[in-house]
Amino acid sequence: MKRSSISDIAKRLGVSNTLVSMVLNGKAKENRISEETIKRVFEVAKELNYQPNQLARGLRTGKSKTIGLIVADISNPFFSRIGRKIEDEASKYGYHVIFCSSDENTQKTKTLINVLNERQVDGFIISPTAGSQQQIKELLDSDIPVVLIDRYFTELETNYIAIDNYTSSYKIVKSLIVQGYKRIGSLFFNTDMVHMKHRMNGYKDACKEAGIQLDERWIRNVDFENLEESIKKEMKALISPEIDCDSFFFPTGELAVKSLEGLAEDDIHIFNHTGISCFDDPEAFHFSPFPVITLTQPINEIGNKAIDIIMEEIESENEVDSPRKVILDSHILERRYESH
Amino acid sequence: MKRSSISDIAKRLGVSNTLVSMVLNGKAKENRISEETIKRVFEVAKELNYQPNQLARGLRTGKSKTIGLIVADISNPFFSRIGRKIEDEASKYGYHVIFCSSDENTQKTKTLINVLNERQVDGFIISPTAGSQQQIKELLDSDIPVVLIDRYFTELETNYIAIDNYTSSYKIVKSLIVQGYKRIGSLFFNTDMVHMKHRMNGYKDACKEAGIQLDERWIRNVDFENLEESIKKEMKALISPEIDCDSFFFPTGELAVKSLEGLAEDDIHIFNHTGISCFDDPEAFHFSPFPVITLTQPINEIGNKAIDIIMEEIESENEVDSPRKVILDSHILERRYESH
DNA sequence: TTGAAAGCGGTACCAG
DNA sequence: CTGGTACCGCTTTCAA
Repeated sequence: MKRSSISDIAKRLGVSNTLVSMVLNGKAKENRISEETIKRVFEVAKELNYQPNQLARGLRTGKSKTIGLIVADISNPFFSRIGRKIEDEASKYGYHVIFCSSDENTQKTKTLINVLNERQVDGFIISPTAGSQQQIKELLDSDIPVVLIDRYFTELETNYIAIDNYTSSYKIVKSLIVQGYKRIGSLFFNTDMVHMKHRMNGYKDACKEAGIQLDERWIRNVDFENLEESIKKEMKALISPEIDCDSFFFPTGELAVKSLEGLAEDDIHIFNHTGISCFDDPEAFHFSPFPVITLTQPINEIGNKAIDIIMEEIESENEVDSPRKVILDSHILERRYESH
Repeated sequence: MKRSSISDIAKRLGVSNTLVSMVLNGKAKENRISEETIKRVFEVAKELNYQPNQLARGLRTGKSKTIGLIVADISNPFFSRIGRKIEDEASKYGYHVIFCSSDENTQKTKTLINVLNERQVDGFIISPTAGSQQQIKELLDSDIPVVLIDRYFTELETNYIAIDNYTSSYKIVKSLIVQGYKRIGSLFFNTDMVHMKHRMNGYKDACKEAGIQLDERWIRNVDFENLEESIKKEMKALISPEIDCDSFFFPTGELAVKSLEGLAEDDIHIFNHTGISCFDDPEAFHFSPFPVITLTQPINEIGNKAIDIIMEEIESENEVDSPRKVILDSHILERRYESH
C-alpha cells in the first residue's frame, strides 16, 4: 500500500489541498467549512490510510516536533531512567526524542549537537561534558531552547536541573562518619565539571568538620578512557596496607559498582564491616550483603521539569526571560539485604 | 546567528544552488566543477556556518536517515544496553535512532508504529508485544525494513534476532536441579508471546526429564498492569507452607529483581540456601549474598546484527530475499558474592 | 563547467 | 465556504 498525501485526498474529492489540510488540522470550524465536506475528507483520509508526512510539515512550519537528548551514556541506568521519563512527558506534547550518548567526550558532544541541529530539533536536553561550554553557548546564542540536566556551567546563564551536589555529598559522608568510619577513600572522575568538584568538596568538608585529618592519598582520580583499569589500580591503592581505608565514598553509582566489581574480578571481596557509600542508588546494591549508603535522586522530577521548561520555551514565541535554575532534593538511603 | 541555506551560499558566490549542492555532497568531481569554485563553496559554507537541513533533504530524497526503535521499556537495562549498541552502530551509517517504549501495550505499539511512520523512519527495530502482529504485518506489506529483536511471531516471515529461549531456559533450570533443588517455583508474564512460552517449556521439560513431578501450583502468572502487586501476591503463594518452593526460576531479570524486592519490602528475606535463577544477568545480583544462576545474553551482538540487517535492507534497492532469522548463543553464569 | 526548473508534502496567506 | 499560489530547503533531471 503506497503512502497517500494530502493531494491524493484532494484529487479524489475534487477539492483543494488547502481545504484538506485545514480539515485535517482541525481548522475546519474557524474557516467555516461545511459539515458535509469535513465528513468526506475524513472518510477519504481513512480510506486512503493517510498519514501526514512530518518531514514536510516540519520543513514548512520550522518545527520538527523532536527534541534531542544528549547524555553520557544511555545504557547507564541513571540516564536511561531519566530518558524514559523524558520520552513519556515529551509524547504528551506530541514530541519525540532522539537519544545520543556522548561518552563524556567533548568532540563527540560537538558532533552530536551539530547533527541534532541539522535534524532541526526544537530543543536540547543535555547532560554536558567538560569542555563543551563553547558549544552550549553557541546553542544559546542561536536561540534554540536548551536545558542542562545533572550538571551545568557556572559561567553560563542557562536553564538547568540538578541536585545540590555539595550538600548531598556532605550528607553521605557524614552518614559514613556517624557509623564510625574514619579513613574514607574516594574515587573521582578526572573532569572539570562543577558537579564533580562540588561532590568532592562536600566529601572533604564532611571529613574536616568531623575532625578527620584528610589524607591526600585517600582521594584518587580515574579517567574516562580505560575506566575499568584505572579504577582497579586506584582501588588497590586505597585498600593497600599503607593507605588502609576502612570505607569508601563514590561520587557516582557507576564508579561504586565498577570499583567493587573490579576488585571482585581479582578475587578481592569487600568485608562486611567496610563502609560503602555513593551517589545514585544502583540496583547492584539492592541485595548487597554489606551495608551501603546510597543517594536516591529524583529521576522523575528531573525528566518532568526538563520537559516543562523546554516546552515552555519552545511554545513561547518571545525571547526567554531569565533562565530557570532548578535544584532538587535528594535522599539518603541505607541499604543492606539481610539474608539468613 | 541565523541558519543559512544552500541558496545563501549560492547567492553570495553568484552561482546556482545546484552547483553548491553538488559540491557539498561530494559530487563535484563527477560533474567536473572547477577546483577554484569548489574551494570557494567550501569557504563560504564554513563562513556562513552552513548546516544542511535534514528535513528538507529527507523530504526530497525520501530517506530520513532515522530508524525507529520500539522496546518494552527503555529504562529496562536489557533494552537500554541494546539501545546503546544500536545507537553506536547506526551512527556509523549516519543514522540516528528514535527510542520508544511500548510498555508491552498493544495499543501503544500501534500508535508508536504510526507516529514513527509519519516521521518517515527508514526502518524499524522492534521488540514486539503480544497482539501486535497485525501491525507488524502491515509494516512488512508496506515494504519498510523491519527487524524484530528478543521476540518474534512464528506465523510471520520476518527478520528477527533472538536467543534459543527453550534451550536457555532448560539449561538454567537444569543447573538448579543439579544443585539439588526439587521444588522450583516460577513466575511468567501473562502473554501469548512465544518467547515466554518457550521459556516456560524449557522449564517444564527440565523438571520432567529430571524426574521432578511438576506441581501446577509452582507456575504462576503475573500481569503487566499492577506488576508489583501481582508479583508480591504470587511470590507469597510460592513461599507459603502449602507450596513451599525451595527455589525459583524467573524468565526475565526484571521479574527476578522485582520479586525479591517485593518480598523484601514486606520484610521477607531470602534464605541463603534458596535457589534463584533467571534470564538476563541483572546488576542487582552482582553482589548477591545468595547464589543466583543467571543467563547472559549477547547484547552487543543483538544490536550489531539488528543494524547490519536493517542497513542491508535500507540500502538495497531491490526486494528483500528471504528474511534473516538469527539465533544467538547465551551463557549460564553462577553468581555469588562472598563477603567476609 | 554550470544553471533553470520541477517537485518532495505540507502550510500560510490572500482572494473570492 | 473554498481555492490559488508561493514557499520551506534540498536534490534531480535536463539543457546549455
